Amino acid sequence: MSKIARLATALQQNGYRLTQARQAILNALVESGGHVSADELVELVREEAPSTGRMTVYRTLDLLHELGLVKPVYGGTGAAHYILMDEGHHHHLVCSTCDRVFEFEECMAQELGRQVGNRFGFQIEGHLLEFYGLCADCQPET
Amino acid sequence: MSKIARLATALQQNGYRLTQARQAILNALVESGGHVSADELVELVREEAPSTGRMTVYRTLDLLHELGLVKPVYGGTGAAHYILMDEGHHHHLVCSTCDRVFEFEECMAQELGRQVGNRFGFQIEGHLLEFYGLCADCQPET
DNA sequence: CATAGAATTGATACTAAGTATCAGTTAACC
DNA sequence: GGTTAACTGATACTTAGTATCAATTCTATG
Repeated sequence: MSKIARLATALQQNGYRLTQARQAILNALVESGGHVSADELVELVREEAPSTGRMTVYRTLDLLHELGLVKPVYGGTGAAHYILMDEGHHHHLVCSTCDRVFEFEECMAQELGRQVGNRFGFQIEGHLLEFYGLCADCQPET
Repeated sequence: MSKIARLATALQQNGYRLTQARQAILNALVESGGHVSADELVELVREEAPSTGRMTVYRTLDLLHELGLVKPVYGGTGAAHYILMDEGHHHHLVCSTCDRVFEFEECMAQELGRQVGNRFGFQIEGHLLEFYGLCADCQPET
């Protein structure tokens, strides 16, 4: 099942309609790779469905956030960026200098999540792990 | 050395002055526990130093962010919240329903950081690990 | 101690991200 | 096809964050 389909069914299974506007938003979101601000996403969506309103995009992102499928992260550059959490977790390397974001897959947080979850009586659904530092291009010459 | 002192010396060692305004901001930030929005922090600072301007607080937070001592996180509730990263890392449990934030200390991300850092040629300075889910109070009754 | 120079401050004004509202539209169910 | 409830998008608005600049404070130096 594609990412788009997974998001779509998640919406429907939670009692939300899969309208054309929402379909277009999901497409644009997944195509973009999932590192866009809300207003950037509006532009992308309008390439496919020009009449789409700004509010609809904001509302859909809210919906996806409520369902834990998307997560807004604030990079310090004005608008929040939304990242896809369709697998429940996400991992970043963020360069403090140039603000570029690299993704990686490995993760050993599941086990820690279980432990900490138990201690706090917390039912864990997903996580975000971000490392900050200097990317290869931004390190001082040696 | 206290948290406040550590932040203060970090500023000075990077060539910034430790002015009264900045001192008051550091105090308020640490006292607050480090989970405040910029404008909330302005209010707190003004209890101690009433003439402090909004811009000064924003600028100081920017400075601390540049030095990697503070990190803005976007919770979806309007303003970014600034968290203290004075140890280089920070760990949260965030409830998706009531938005409360719990902290914990354990962390096994250092080792993973080393591995991933090597692979990307990335020089890692700190990290943030956030788990999302339902806190004890917000789980459906069993 | 006086002064020059640079960093810092805060008032004001501004831009842009995000929210509220509401009449009109669309989808689902019969 | 018709009814109802969910959804949409235009508009107006609030609030977070930024830019600017004259006034102030700090530091260093003679």
